[in-house]
Amino acid sequence: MRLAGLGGALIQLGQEGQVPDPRYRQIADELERQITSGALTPGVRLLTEHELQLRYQASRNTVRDAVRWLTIRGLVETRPGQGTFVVRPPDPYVTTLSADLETGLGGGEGEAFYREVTDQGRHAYVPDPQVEVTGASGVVAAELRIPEGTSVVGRRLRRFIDGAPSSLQTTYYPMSLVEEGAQRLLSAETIFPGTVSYLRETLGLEQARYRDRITVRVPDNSEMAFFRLREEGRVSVLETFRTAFDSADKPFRLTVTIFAADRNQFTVFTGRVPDAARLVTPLPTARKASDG
Amino acid sequence: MRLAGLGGALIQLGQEGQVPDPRYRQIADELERQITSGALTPGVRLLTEHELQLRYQASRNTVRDAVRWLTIRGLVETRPGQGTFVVRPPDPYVTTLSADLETGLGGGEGEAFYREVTDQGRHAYVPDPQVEVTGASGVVAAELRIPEGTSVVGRRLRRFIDGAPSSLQTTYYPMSLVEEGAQRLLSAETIFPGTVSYLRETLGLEQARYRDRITVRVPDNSEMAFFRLREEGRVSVLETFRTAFDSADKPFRLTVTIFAADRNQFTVFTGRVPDAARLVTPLPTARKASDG
DNA sequence: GCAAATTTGTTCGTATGTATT
DNA sequence: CAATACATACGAACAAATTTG
Repeated sequence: MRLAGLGGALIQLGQEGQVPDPRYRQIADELERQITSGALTPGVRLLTEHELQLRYQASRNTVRDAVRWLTIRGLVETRPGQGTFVVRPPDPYVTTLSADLETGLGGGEGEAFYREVTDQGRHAYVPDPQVEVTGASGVVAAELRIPEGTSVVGRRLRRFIDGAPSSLQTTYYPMSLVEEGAQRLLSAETIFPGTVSYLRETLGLEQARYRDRITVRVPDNSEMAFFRLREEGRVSVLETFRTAFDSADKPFRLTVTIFAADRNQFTVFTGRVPDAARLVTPLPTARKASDG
Repeated sequence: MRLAGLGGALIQLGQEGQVPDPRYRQIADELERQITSGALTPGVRLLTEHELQLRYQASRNTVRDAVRWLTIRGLVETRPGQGTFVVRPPDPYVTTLSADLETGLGGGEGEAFYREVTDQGRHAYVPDPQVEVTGASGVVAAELRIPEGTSVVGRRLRRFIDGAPSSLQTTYYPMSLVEEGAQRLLSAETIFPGTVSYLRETLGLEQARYRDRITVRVPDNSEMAFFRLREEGRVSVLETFRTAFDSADKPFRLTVTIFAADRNQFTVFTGRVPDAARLVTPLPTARKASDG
């Protein structure tokens, strides 16, 4: 059995041979209580490691283990030279995945993106895309139903909301669309009002339907850098793969969007949805209290 | 630039005042290369901490920091007394969020759930629900548009696929539905073929539309226990809030489903979708190679 | 602008506990 | 029961980032 020392420290008596939680967890739990109870509010600095050491009569490494536990769970973040701070959850932005009634476009598509951001009273910034021609790789080839290595145009967008990096979007089109006349797909400039309209006007290509696939995963290094995520790995990314089909049910584009999971939420409408019901406010980001 | 040193140790020369990566990161990167390159395949055991210590001429703590880095990123997992193993990603199960053509029901709803699981060649197990009557709390009250504290029935399901815990689902109904005649909502047994049909037959309640809201967050303790997640915090949960409305556009239920993000994917269909296009195979779970 | 103080980050060494083989 | 392997905990020293004087 483990006993904490005297002097305001935590004591946990093991009952009946029960193994008590390790010391760093006791400290972490105590700090978590202070955060969830509101005694420590977002943005405030915690005690320094040295102060926590004295407070809990533990070694610095044990205190650091406790802080790491909280960091991984997204409750606090450490800043070298400054201290440890209670995380201030970002204001979530809500993307609608189902189609817009008027345009038939999904949220996140160029035109719809600006309007949806503005409707939520926020500011969108999307620099001109990076355009690249490559050979289709695994998922791209499979979704577009073209042989591996077939040339595709990739248009990559970095999207910011209220100045914060929000999502990364790359759309792949078969090069055949360019050859059939849609040369502007190769231009490294934003296509107004959007590529869907452009393809309809240029090639008569109708977007009859699309299918989204959604996964959640750990960000890679480039994504951690773009989203400015701390290196302790608390935030995941949500990735959507949108394959759009024409009226002949042939896929003509694949849009891959990567969202930082701490600042994005999503909505899907199904069935007869009145217009008035479409504006959605974010869910509260309060931590779950249930912990049994 | 990185140079392999003598005796297999890693050495990194800082160029022009560049700060080299810390030692534990160098070791982690080296191990990650071995994993992503396929030299270490899922399920195999890594060298023990002691062996890594000798291999990289680093202290045990430094080696453990490297392993922790990989653990947080979901590449490896440690098992006390056994060793450190390359993670074997679970076979993802795909849930369709948009409505089923025939039933008008969304994936994850009782009836649709079994069929969708079977269609993917897998086995579903859902024990009888736990039923509870409580006062409506924040989100529940808001979504059902009832005052806080109004009585609601909560029906909680634990769902397993191929024996592995897959998702936790709780559906909240206003008690007024029970008072109007839907007494079986209080029964702690599965309602066949499903509560949506039951409410239609009993009360004439039509599910005209629904709205899903999706967020990603860190699992709480009870979720970590149910999904059997390791305590190092790599896996997030994806949470959906489905509010269903009747033909008068009044919300009559809220279904909250929590999915372990490492074993679940999602699909949304939009537009005129042929039946044949509805069966979706999971996306590959290969790690992203791009790391710039 | 610079030096000192403060705070977190990295690395080492060591000892002991717990889980599994 | 013994051996092996990871988990927890302590102490110490120096490095890097930031703030303060």
